[in-house]
Amino acid sequence: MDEQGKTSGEGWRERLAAERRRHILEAAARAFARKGFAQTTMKEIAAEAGIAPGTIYLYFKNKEDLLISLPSLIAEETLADAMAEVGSLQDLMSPADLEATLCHLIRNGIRRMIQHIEVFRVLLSSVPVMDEETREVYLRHTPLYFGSALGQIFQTYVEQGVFRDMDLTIVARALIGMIFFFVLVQEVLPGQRVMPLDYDDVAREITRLFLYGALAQPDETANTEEES
Amino acid sequence: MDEQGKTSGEGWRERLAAERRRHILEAAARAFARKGFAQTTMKEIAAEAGIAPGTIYLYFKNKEDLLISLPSLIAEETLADAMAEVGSLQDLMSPADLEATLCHLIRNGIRRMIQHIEVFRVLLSSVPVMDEETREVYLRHTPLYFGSALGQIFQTYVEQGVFRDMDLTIVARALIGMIFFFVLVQEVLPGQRVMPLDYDDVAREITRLFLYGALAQPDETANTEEES
Amino acid sequence: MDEQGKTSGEGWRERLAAERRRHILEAAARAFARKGFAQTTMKEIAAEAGIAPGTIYLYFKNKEDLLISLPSLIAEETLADAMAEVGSLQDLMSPADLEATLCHLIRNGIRRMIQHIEVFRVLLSSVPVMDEETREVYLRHTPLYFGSALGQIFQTYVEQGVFRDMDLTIVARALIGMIFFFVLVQEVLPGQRVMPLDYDDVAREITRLFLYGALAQPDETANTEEES
Amino acid sequence: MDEQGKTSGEGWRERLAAERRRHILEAAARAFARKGFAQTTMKEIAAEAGIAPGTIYLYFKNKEDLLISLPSLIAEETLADAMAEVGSLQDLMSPADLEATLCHLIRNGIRRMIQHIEVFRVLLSSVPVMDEETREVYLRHTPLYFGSALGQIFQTYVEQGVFRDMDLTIVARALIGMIFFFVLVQEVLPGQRVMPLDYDDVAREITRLFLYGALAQPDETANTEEES
DNA sequence: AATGAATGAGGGTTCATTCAT
DNA sequence: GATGAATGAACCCTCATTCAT
Repeated sequence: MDEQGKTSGEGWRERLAAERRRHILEAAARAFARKGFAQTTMKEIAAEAGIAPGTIYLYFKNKEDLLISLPSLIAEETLADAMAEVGSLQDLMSPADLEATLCHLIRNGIRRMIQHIEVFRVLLSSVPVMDEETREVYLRHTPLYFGSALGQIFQTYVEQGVFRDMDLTIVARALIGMIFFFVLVQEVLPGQRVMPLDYDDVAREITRLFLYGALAQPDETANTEEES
Repeated sequence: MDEQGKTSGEGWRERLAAERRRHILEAAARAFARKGFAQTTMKEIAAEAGIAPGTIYLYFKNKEDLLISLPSLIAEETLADAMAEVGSLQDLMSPADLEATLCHLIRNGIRRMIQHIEVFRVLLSSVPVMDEETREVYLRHTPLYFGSALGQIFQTYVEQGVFRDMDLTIVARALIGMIFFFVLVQEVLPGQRVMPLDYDDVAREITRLFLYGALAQPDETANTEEES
Repeated sequence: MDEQGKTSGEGWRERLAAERRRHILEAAARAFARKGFAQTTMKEIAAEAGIAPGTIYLYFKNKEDLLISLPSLIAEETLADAMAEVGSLQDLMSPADLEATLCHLIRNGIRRMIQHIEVFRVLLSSVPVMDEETREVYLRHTPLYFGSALGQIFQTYVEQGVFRDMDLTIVARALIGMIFFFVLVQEVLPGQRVMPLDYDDVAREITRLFLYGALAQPDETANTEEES
Repeated sequence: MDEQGKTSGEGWRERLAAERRRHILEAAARAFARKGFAQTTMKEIAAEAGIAPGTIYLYFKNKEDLLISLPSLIAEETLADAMAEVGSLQDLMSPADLEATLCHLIRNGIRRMIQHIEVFRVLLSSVPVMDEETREVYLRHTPLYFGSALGQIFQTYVEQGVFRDMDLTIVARALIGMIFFFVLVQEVLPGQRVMPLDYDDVAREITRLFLYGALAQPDETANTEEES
């Protein structure tokens, strides 16, 4: 019992420390997102977290460690969810199902990026400057990361004749690029005069563009007009 | 003659100063692209330019002025060329011509971005941190800027029945996003294990994806297979 | 009790900070007095105070803040004392008392200036360069400041017939000028070959020169009034 | 003739150079007076003189040389005139003559100081910071310098019984101090709310204050001698 | 564990001085 | 002689990091 008590006590300790760590990291994410990594001082982060500057160093080695640790804010769970959703594309051979599922996937992807928009922002301005190793860690938490998984699934579509024959590496990355760019323009470059678009519309249009392309199909024209 | 001599002498002075300025700015672009704006010291820029630190201040007010002036490295001419190319899409109603022209446009767009990849990099990591005004200047030198022009041209396509009915703002931006993302992944996040792709392939695939979409068309399947 | 403890603890903190601040300010005064404001580096001040350069900025906004804060080294108390002494001149109608009191006043004035000679030196070399606002603060801690008070007291002397009729603004300032100049010559322009004079002698001679010059002469009163 | 021509040609050269030098020095004096020595840049001085910064170094060794050379702006003639005027006090035994001459002397002294107020200003803020040698040069061009001459003349007055017995070093310096202080307050500490006084009034009052304080009183002579 | 005062290395910037033209 | 672009040493100041409390 004594030992249990200790253990549970220490578990409590650890949990508290983990919470504290996360609390600081979230404060840092907000601060970095606001002014950029280099422009943010440890004092500001401390103030944002409501603690003393020195305390940060009890949980993080140094300022860069905060940056490196940021991706951990995006729970593994989130990444797993996203990957699972990508997996749900498997075995959908009917275009109608495909469109619905893909649209849903894109919508959720956008939602997740916006949910972690602060990390995303910091990522964007920091990644070009990072060393190889850190960058790798960062990119694992990025939509970019899902490219190969998407490509593999599309491969089955091609094999089944649902998709035409094409370079799937390129096509998968193109799809991600579209999604990425919308979030980039609207959420990361804020306050500009670009008219903000509704993400449901965006998801729907991207889905169609990807699936059907832009050209009018002689036999589809009627349908398209009926739909809209 | 005396006056002419004087004038040409002063013109020579001015031209020299402009060259010097450009020389320093290019050095700054390289340095910023390497380590990021905040991480680059004036000393480093001076060394890169082969001059003394103090000399920079004869041509630029301060470090930030270097950043703000970077877009001027991309000559107005370049932007005009790009816009002219976009204009060349006008009145191309045959899908075949459209495909060729669009592919060419995309290839040239990518080439231009890579040509100014250093500015592009700095842009990406600095824009989120910039104040409103500077950001606006920066974005004018960005592919993003061509979105509305593209959209307007696509509008005529829709009206002519070449394109199906769709939200052209979204679609135009999606196209740019695809292009943007490829350059981002391959040129701005350097040294990663993502397999580099040939930009001619990329341009071709993007063009097709955009024009035809991903789904196999019953009547096109044969053609597609013949082509590849 | 807990709260009391806290309060006294914080009071201790504050007192320590105030002491630190004063310590730095005194070091700055010595350094400035030695080499002048512009010629003194923050490093030198830090060395004089026995701290690191950065520490100064915990207590003062910048170098100029040190200069502006210098007058606070002369305690309000000192100024109040001086003013009180000036007040003690009131209601002394007998020339003998007047001489004794004035001499005492002058001696104390000189003593006070010498006591704060470093501030005085910095003042002299910095005031001509200061902006309006700062200069005003500085001059309030200056003998110049007592001119009007002296003038008012002398006014009563004139009214009582102790002093002859004269321009009291001028006369009061003249008295202060004499005192000021002695300190200037001997303490602010140091190391010159001007023979240093004993300040007791100086005070006595100034007192006499002023009094015999200011006192109404029984047989001259009429003439003076006729003249004016 | 050839040699003469050369000589006169060189003399012309020299005179031109001397004029140029004086021109620069006057520009420096204005600039220093405006912002203080340390706050003034060589570029500003050059602009004030209407020449290029490098040109200054053809006439002066460095910035400090400008400061050291400033007193030469006050022509020896001026100093000689002032000294001659002091000499005119000699042998004036009648109080009435004395008053008129002294008042005239004081008025001229004030006028001369104001005439060279820029040098005077620079002097005041620079002298405390100067090295021994330079300071000596500066002080030679200062009212302070006339103290001993005044003292010697007053000595004859005492011997003749015109002045009472007193410490003439102190008294002479006191007189100079009064004059100095008025100019200091009104001309060197500009823009303050001290009411500006008319210098004729000032000269008159100072003269009277000094004379009535210094003159021997028939009935007091004995007492004075007893005291000393 | 938490604090926050102290540190001091390093950055951006200025400006007296030089020297090729 | 005159110029003014170039220099680079030196300054003020910031801020990541430490450590005594």
